[in-house]
Amino acid sequence: MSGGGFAAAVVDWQRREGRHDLPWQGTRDAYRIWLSEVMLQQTQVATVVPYYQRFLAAFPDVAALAGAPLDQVMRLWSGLGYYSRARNLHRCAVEVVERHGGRFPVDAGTLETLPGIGRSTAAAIAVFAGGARAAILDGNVKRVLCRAFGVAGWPGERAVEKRLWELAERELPQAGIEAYTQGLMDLGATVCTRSRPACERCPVAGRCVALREDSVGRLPAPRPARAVPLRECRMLAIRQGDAWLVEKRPPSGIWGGLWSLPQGEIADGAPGSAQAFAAEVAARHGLVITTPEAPEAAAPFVHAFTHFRLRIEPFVCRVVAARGAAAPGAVWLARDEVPGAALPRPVKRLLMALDPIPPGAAADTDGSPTAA
DNA sequence: AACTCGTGGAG
DNA sequence: TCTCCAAGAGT
Repeated sequence: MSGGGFAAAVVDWQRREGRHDLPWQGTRDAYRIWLSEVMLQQTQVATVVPYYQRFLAAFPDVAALAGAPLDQVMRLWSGLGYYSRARNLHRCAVEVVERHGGRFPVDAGTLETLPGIGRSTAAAIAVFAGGARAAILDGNVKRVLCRAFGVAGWPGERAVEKRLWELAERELPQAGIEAYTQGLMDLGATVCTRSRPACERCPVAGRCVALREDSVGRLPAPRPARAVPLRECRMLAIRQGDAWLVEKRPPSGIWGGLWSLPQGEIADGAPGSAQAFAAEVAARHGLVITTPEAPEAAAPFVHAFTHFRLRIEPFVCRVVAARGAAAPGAVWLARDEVPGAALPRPVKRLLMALDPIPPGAAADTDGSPTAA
């Protein structure tokens, strides 16, 4: 009694109750589908939509994206997070142009060799752009499968994920792959939700192991809790006239490839003073700057990401004299460039919130560096 | 094989 | 406020 039926119910439900009007639906253009799938990695639909539309307007096809400077891609991506996706997106576009003559591949095997496309994303593109019979496994599908088939354990665990991939492959229908694939995601997003699932509206409730065993609320098993380390750092907002000094961050790591304020970690146990950090940054860039008497006066600014809670202490400095240009990898960003620059969203907001020209400070900073 | 990478929403 | 995690991939 268990074999078959699951997929058929999902397909039928998707056609009646699923989502059909998302911006990347209703096309077989592999470029558009790829773009949406990459943006949707670990990112919710509502967040992606405006980014997707801006990208499509700026880069109507792969060639346009491949030909664009990386910095423009980073700029359009800024605020979306996981910035290695943006770098891989650009690399992938270049490879499609150079190795595939500008025609996006649609078979999962080839797709998976491209940067930023893993097993699940490759399958999704192959399904929606090529009608292939392939299994996806994202957060929605994991949750649906865990509950429907009573899979215990945390899905992040290797053995559990392996079991889920096997299930995903096994339940694949022979026909109606697009509706089935979309249906699994729609089910997870609108019915089989993480909290307060609507089992009364679920097309597979009759065969759901978790519902039968009253364990819907416990599946999938949550990630094992672990201590959250705290990393403290300072951010130095150096103003020269109406421009802020920003540094390009290394390509990998947090905020990789983006521009940010000079940042310094505060060593455990021996936090250097704000003034000492300011002096260090000033020396690096050949600047003479002043710091407020009390850096704590600046509003604290907290940013949290993945496992670390990063407490950022910003404080504002003022350039008194520049002995030369800023060090390589740094630029002065005019205030009206802040909104469109390739900055992490928290930094962008911080710069927008900081008063560019405090009252009574106009006399010695007119924007032109003073030779020493 | 665990760990890293962002941001925002929900509870 | 704090936890958990979302259309995962790369290392």
